[in-house]
Amino acid sequence: MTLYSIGEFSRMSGLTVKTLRFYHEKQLLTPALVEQETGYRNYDKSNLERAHIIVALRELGFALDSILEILAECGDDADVLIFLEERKHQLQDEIRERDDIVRVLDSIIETETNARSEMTKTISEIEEKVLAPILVGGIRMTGRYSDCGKAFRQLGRKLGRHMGGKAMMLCYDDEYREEDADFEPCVPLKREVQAEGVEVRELPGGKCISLVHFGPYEDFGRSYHRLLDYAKEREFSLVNPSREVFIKGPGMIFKGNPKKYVTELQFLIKT
Amino acid sequence: MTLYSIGEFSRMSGLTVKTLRFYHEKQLLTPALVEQETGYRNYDKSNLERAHIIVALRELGFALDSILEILAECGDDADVLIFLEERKHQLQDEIRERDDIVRVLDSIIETETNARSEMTKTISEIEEKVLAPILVGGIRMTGRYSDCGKAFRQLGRKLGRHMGGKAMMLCYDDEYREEDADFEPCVPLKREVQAEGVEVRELPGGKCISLVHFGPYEDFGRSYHRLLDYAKEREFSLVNPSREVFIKGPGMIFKGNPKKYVTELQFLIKT
DNA sequence: GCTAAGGCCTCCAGTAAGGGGAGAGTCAAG
DNA sequence: CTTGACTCTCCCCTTACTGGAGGCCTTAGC
Repeated sequence: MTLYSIGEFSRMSGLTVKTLRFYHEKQLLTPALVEQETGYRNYDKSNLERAHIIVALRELGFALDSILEILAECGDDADVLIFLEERKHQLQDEIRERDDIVRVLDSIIETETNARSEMTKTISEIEEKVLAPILVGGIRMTGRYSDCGKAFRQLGRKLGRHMGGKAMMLCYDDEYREEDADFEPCVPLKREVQAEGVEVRELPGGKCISLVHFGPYEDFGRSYHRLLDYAKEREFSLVNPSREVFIKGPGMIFKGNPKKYVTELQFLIKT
Repeated sequence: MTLYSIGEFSRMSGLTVKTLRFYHEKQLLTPALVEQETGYRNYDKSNLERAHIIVALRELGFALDSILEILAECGDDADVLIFLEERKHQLQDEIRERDDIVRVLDSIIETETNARSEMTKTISEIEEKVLAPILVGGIRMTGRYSDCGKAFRQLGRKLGRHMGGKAMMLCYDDEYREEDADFEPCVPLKREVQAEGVEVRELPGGKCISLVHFGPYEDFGRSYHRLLDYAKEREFSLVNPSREVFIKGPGMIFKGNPKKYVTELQFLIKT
């Protein structure tokens, strides 16, 4: 039987010399002959066959340990079936994981891209427009506005992949309240879902007045004032709750700079 | 400003103590205060904020190096956009890779599962049946039958994901030839594809006689003999080339045991 | 006979993101 | 003063190798 030096065998098998030495150490591929004196490794045809199997399994992404196990237990593709099924499930899990991340990335990217285009309108004018009805899931609560973070996180966890669109807050108070405000963080949904502790329903559409507010939430007062004045002038009767749509707020990752926040304030008009 | 011990901060941030120490070393998250004497780490609110960002980025699968870079360059989700896009492409590549492997796994699994059910029929009887036309890609060659391996590997590389069904060989010789046999390894295709060096065409369907052969290829002689006798008895006129469908041959991974090979020999009948 | 070039060997260090544990110092309560 | 909880540093382990240093052996060229 012809023998090949490690260099020759490397070229034949497509494995590097380093890798071959490593596989020898791991008992994954033991050379047919190791010269006593020099320690030189010599490989033969059967080594090559085994090397091909190893390469094939490696390309399927098996760990070396698994390959070792497979080589020990299997002599035929049929015997590998169980391992293949297992590996397939592993891969499908990995794909699912990555798919989920991509979805999250997409939603962040979309939000930021929208916000960017919104930012170009620097002057904020009051607009009259018509809102479409919208399906949302919300958590109504009493307390400080700044406590809404928890609610949004909870919405994120419970509704996850069903969310679609910008988060918003419904404000039920007629006057400004610091400590015991009555409000409802909510997110638009792509489809009807049930989730514990979350009220899912359709918000009515209709004619509304809207104002885009640039800057921190503490400054909402002035923008609300402008909206109310505008409504009074035209004798519009406004419908509770008002809506605050977070075009750009604290990001999913960074808190960002409140001066750069963009929020659209909306009031439906009673007709 | 309140300070927290590493244990408290660990509970607050959801990062293990080990991880916090590691991030300190990597300068990813430097405690607000390190006591000179004891070396105790003390964290503050701003550390917590940074920790939240790190966790968020880590959940998106960013490497710590990238996180470090992002933290250095970005102060806002908008700044991260480029990184997010990049990460998304990475993920999509990873998904594609895994999808490809899953497809390969599926084809191996399918082949072996089919072979297994075929194996249960132990007696091989000559059958008359009707073949549907089938789209194939093939590489016609002259030489030894045993040289077909290269051709199949080439078909695998060039047609990859378009293949669907069991590989087969078309034999154009009227008599047995050792050295200069004329044959064509080919694979069924799901759709019309073009590939250099590969002839893609539809094999005609029609009535045929078929015999399932169990065992090594060297024993084909007897099975062919049985088919030819059967045809002569019934005065069937057979059409060249004959087809050898590899129900179970050398696996994609293991060469397997030739005694377990299963091949279906088919001859179309001239009508 | 000497040197240079390959080819081969072993051993060590490093990768990413920490986990596990040893041995020693620190802190607060009983 | 002791005990138990907490913290520190340092080292080794993981995967599947890669890179490099230093050394042995053979052959070709001068």
